[in-house]
Amino acid sequence: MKNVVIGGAWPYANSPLHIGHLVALLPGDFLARYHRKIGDNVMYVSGTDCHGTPITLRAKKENKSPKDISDYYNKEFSEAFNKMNFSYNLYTQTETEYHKEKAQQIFRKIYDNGYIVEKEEMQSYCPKCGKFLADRELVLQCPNCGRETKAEQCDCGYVPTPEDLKKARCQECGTDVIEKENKNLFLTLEKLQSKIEEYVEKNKAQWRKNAQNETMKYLKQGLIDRAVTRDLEWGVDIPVEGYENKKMYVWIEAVLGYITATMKYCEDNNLNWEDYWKESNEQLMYMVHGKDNIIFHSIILPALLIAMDSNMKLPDKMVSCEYLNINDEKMSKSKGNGITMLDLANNYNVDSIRYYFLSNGPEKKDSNFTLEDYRLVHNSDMVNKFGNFINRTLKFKGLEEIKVAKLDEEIEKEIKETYKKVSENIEKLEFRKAIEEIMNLVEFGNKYYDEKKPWILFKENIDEFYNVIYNCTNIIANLANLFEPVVPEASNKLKKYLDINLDKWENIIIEKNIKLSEIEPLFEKIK
RNA sequence: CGCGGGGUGGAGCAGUUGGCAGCUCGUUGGGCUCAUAACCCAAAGGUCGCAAGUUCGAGUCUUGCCCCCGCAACCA
Repeated sequence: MKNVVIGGAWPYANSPLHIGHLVALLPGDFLARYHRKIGDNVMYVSGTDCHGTPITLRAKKENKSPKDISDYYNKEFSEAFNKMNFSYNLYTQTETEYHKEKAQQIFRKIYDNGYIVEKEEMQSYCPKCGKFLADRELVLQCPNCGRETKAEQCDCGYVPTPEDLKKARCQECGTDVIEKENKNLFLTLEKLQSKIEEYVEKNKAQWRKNAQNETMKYLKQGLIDRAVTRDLEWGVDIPVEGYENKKMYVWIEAVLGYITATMKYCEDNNLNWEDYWKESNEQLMYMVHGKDNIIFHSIILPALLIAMDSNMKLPDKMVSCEYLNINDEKMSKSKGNGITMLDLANNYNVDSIRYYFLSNGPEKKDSNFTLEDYRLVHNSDMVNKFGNFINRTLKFKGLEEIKVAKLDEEIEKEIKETYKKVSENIEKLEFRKAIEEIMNLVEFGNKYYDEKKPWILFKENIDEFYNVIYNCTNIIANLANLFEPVVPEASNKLKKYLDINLDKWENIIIEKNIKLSEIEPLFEKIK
């Protein structure tokens, strides 16, 4: 039995959750359910990332408070995750007193340890607004295409240089910015580089390939100290004298959220958070996110944990996914082609959505989503194969009771093999293959059924008929168990129909007769 | 010469250490009638982006080229 931490990336409270978030985060729930089933103590945490520049800018624009905006999205995110059956131990947010206080304590500890230091730098300053500006608060004329552009990257693809930014204007008031000396606190990544390298070398073999590549790229270039304070009014206060009017860089407090959320959950449930976050033997830690989040989990978070100098546990596995396109296009707000998680959950079958994204997720390269593709997978895999195997067994015309008979050795072997193969693939973070193995058992069941021809046995050899139905029912019971991390609602229905427990990762054998009544189809076909 | 990922039958993808090119969907033909016309069997369909090289043998290794897509640190 291990203590397993699963950190789902914290979605940013600036726009609704869409299928890109879903496909990146779903593996976390899959892992959480799997690890609970094999008997581990799971700490699956996440929350809404509430702070940062985009939210303040937006609040100003809409004449609301930043808190109004983050509250709105936090509520929506919670609802979306609930509907998709995410089984977080705790889904919280960064805008809580608890998180802010704990994050400050950790920040202060790192400061006291000498890994957060003060530096002065020239930075863009708006004389009219009287404040320092982040790059995304600047506008300028693109030297490449001549159009007005944001300072981060122009629509033409050009990335403005620091030189270009000297000619920028304040986005808010249009005043030309000036360069002014600014004091900030920096995380000393340069000083931490060798320890981070050591950590990465030790663990990267169990990371997704993209996480390895992305991380090695930064390490090879050499890490650069990163500013961890921002000139903002919205965020977590800096617990250092002289920084009263600055806030914490969001990425710092957001990744610390994994720890603060664990602390909170443990405090409320009489557990000890240190069992999960202090280095000891029987532990495992996953970080689950999209590829744009990689370095924050593979470099920044480990850097903070190392800098705490308190024997902190570092993440073992990086489950970083590639991107999901929609109809062969990149998801983008301007194209308006995004599909939100809530839309999907409200209009389609949540189980088959989960199945679709887990079995077709962009694990190794970008993949494409179309509703038509989803429809085909739903109808073929969930309705025709899985659902139909259940119906043709449990809703056999004239069948009223499943009678305990003898389990074929061949069947038992196939079931046990499936458990083993699924586990092996999950360990390798090959979720698509793991699910394919379960689907193979469904196909095995359908073939067995066809070979045995119970519809003939029903008329000619009733004992053998009951035997075949019993064997098929055992396959179904185990499919319910194997599939629970993927399609929890369908599994729960089967659990009730067959009166079985699904709390262990092992071959379930039906040991008592089952009276059948009111068996409903698990999935409806999508026209 | 910034860094990285990818280009495999109509579609979506697998192909680990080089050894007869696989899977699902779709298509075509057959079987079955328990089941939501679902299920089972069989067949057709690919010069593995292009070109050259290494090798007895290359989807897999090397080189060059052509396309698509990410990243480029203070955007979360």
